[in-house]
Amino acid sequence: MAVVADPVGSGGRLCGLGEDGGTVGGTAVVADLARAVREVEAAAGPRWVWGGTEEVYQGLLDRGGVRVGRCHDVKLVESLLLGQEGRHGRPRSLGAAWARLHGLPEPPDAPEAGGDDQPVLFAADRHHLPPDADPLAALVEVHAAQQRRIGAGDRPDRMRLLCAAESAGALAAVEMGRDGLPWSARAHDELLTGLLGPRPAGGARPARLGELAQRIQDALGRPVNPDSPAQLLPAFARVGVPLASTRSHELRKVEHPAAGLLLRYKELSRIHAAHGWAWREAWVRDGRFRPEYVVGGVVSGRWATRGGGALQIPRPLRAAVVADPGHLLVVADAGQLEPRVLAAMSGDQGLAGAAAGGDLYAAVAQDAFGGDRPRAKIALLAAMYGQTSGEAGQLLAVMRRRFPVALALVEAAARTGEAGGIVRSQLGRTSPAPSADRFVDEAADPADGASPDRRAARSWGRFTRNFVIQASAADWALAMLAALRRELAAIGSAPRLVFFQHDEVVVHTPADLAPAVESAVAAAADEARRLVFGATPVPFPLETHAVERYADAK
DNA sequence: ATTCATGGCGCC
DNA sequence: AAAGGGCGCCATGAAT
Repeated sequence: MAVVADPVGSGGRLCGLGEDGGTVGGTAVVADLARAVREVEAAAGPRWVWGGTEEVYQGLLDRGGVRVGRCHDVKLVESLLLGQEGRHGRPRSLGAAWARLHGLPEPPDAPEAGGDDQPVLFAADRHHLPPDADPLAALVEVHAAQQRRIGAGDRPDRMRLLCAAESAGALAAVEMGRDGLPWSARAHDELLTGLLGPRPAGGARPARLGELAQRIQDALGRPVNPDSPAQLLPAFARVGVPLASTRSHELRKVEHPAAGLLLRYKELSRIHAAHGWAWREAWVRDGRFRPEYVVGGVVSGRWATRGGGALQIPRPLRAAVVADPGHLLVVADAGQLEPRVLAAMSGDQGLAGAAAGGDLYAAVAQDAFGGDRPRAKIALLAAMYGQTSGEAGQLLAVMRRRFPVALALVEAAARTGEAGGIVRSQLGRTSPAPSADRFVDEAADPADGASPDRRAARSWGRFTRNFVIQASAADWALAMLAALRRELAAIGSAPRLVFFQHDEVVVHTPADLAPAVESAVAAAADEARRLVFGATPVPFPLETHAVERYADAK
């Protein structure tokens, strides 16, 4: 069912779509679009086709519309298809897709900065379609073309699944952004006060930070701003501590008393700056933290957020995430997701065997590293990230010997990237092409391993090496989220997804429904494994904890 | 006064 | 010889 909202007012138009994307029946013009969608959703539960979930679904919910089960987000699908076709970076709005179909100039996605407000808003409502185009006709046309393009790819079944999962994610993102993460101002206050001292008036520096700054100055024997690396480096040098940088990793190796104080200062000042009282006033309303999720905000398919640092909430602060009375948070975390993805994708028998038990790192350690789990973890991370420095290089050699098929997968991806090629995730999300200037000199003297060109090529190789893993993990996570969203809706309207962070979800639910939610989580994890990786023997467990505070889940 | 690059650190 | 992937956000300090 294709749907467009009128640019102003509450009306819109709908029309049915057949299997081939052609229209079925006539166009319905309605004055209350939210109501029409509610009725059709209840009667038929169709896949809603629209130009952009962020705009249309948001508007429907604003006007009292129902939550819908499925959609096809033309903008997100366009982005996936542009990648499939090696045309990354082209504008992806409905209007741009329509213009491409007609050989017309493509409107850019981002409106010109500094332009008049009125045309920009109008353009957004119409998804950048020209004034004389019929939005519903354009939508139907672009959707049909997208269906054909999906079918024209190497693995239409997987791309179809990816498009469905991406679109379902967009529904979940809008819903989560509206529901928000339960955030207790009181618990947050207690935490901050315990760490930083009482809240200072007028945004001044908290007492504890002032004290630490003073003690750092005393230890270094001169006035210095602890927030300024440029001042700290010479100050440390003057007391006989030459530092390459003021990073924590560097400071931890240092004996001088100022180093420990500075480490503590950095830790606390970050909490204060990034998630302190000012943050709460900006981002928490009515007991909910409402970040704005950006689906497809990362090329790998991970989400980003706009504002509030939602995906970087420091672990200690998760004690402020408290379920409502009579409710629980079901926290579900996919442990060791990326190495499991590598095992499943590559089909490496040894690694799959290691993944079969509960602790993949421990099993790899048993197989290849004399039971040394930390080294096994470093070795796996090195394989997936391309680290070669330090002991990682030697561990990698062991990995290559013991898990040749898995290593061949990531190393092939790295070689493709170094040569300027593109790689794909399990479901067919495509890595961007390197910028043109990055590979100007392909034939650069290969003997000159340290040339800027070679360095850039190797860096891009690390990116594509990681892309196949990270993006496939995102494939799984998205499929899981889509399945979970559907399972939760079947339980009822009370359990709500309230947080999603790469490989972890949080559901806020009445306490008596927590067991049902945990079952839904397990079912979703297994469905995602089956859909994304088929018959793999590699399990993808989603560990759940039903807790009152997010911090209690670990 | 505002913008931009950099260093740094939080999360995965 | 090679020096770990992806993000968002903050403060600083220089440039505009």
